Amino acid sequence: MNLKDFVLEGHRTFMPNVAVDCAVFGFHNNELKILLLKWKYIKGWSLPGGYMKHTEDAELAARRLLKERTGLDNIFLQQHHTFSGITRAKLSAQNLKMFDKILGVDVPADNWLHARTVAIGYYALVEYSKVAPQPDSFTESCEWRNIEDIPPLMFDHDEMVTRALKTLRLQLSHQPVGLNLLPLKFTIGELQSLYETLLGQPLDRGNFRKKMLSTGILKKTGERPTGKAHKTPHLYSFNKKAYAESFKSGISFP
Amino acid sequence: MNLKDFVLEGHRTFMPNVAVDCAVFGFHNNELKILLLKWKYIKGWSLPGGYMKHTEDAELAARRLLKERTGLDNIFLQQHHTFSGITRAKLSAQNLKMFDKILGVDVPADNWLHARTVAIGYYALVEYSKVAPQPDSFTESCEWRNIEDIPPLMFDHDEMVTRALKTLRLQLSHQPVGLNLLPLKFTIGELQSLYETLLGQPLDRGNFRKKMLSTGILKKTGERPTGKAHKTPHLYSFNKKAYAESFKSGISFP
DNA sequence: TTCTATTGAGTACAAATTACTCAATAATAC
DNA sequence: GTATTATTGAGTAATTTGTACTCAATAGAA
Repeated sequence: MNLKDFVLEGHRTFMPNVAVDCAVFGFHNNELKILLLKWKYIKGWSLPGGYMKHTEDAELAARRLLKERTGLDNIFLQQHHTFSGITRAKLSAQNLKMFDKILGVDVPADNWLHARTVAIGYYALVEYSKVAPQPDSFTESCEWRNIEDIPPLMFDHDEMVTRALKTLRLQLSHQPVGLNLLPLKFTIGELQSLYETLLGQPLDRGNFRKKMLSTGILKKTGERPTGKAHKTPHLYSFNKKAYAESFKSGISFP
Repeated sequence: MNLKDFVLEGHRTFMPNVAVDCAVFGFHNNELKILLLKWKYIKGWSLPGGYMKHTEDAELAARRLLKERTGLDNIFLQQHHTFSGITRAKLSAQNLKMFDKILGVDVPADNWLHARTVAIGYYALVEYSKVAPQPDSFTESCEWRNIEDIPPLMFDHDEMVTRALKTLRLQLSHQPVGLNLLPLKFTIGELQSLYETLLGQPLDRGNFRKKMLSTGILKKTGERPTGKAHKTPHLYSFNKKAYAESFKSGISFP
């Protein structure tokens, strides 16, 4: 669907008023990353997102959007908050002027994109190395940014990131995290580093190790990474069955 | 606004596609209660809810709706989940037929109420005795029901109740609960009973008492209830400042 | 005045958390 | 080839928290 069709005929495919926005988190080089889009004409940054199709619920829409942006299926997704501030409407109007220029036709005042939009916020956890960031026709780039180094975002997306992180940290305290963010094989040190990054505080090495091993969600692979200096740690993977059980029944951390 | 105006002209005031539904919880006679509406013509039960005005965000809409239904301002409100299942549309269509009959005019196919609706779910905690349940023009009654004795609800409202309770229980594990559900003065036994009801499990009396007093959120009033059999317990109230701090910083329970 | 259900307080034990130590190890430097 | 060194894997003592109780004090009821 090209831009003109989207603006003028999009209401046949998409539901007006309701959009989905995703905070996609990855973990690389011991740093938490987030996937951001840079828009073509207005030059702003935003989270990946879009309208829901008439045939989709919000989660399915999020999965479609994320498949397009990352190439991945079966992403870990969690709804965190729905944003409905009345100022969201004004931002839409601003964008519409832009469409007028680009399309070279007047967009009618009752166009579906003029409507105020409520955004259902999701966060996604993905394995950094498996993502192939793909911009769409509206955006000039789609890239990972360090969570500590995010440019000012459009709309209320700064608040979305804050809330997504807050919900993720809450999840961390009563459910395991890591299966979706780490590669298949990883060291306990890497897992600890992930937890430290998400919590924003250092953790005791010995105690973290003890705690994690006691949950039974880790499985020793027998392998060790090569080429690293000093003693190399064991590589672990998640015991998916035990992980799923812990996820369901809940574990407290710390 | 009467029914005819609402159906035919409501789109001028209300946003289509997006509604707000509230699970209102109260506590009375050591039982958890929920506020339900019984509809006039279709005879079904539902949670109180409604459409957002163009001038409102979701929380403001929820506060307006709850003010109308309970008479209360400044209710404790928490967003828990947004429901966007595609089957929600069909249910709306069903209702529209009903409007045709009642109004005696054909509701046009492009009427705003025909649109599929996404519902933003909130839960509210209120002091049972302060609520004066009020039906509106669509409903024949608005009443408290025991949480263990809920009739089948319309739409996906059963799932809404389940999710609201789940979120409330999660809140209980890391934030204090009670200020919004109990009267100004209460005994530690009543507070324990509230916790037991919400968690669905018995708690040790001595340990609960110790834990609660150690948080510093309780303040002894010096009074005791009269007219009860046997030794009467002390009446406590919440130290609102300490409560607010615990709410913000979080406390783990148990 | 005695009886009894309930409260407020305390205590012994178990479990979890915290703050450490230390030997084993594997790559690096010499 | 051997010594050096940063890091891992494992363990332990001290402390805190949680669990399962007991028991005297109390105030209305018998």
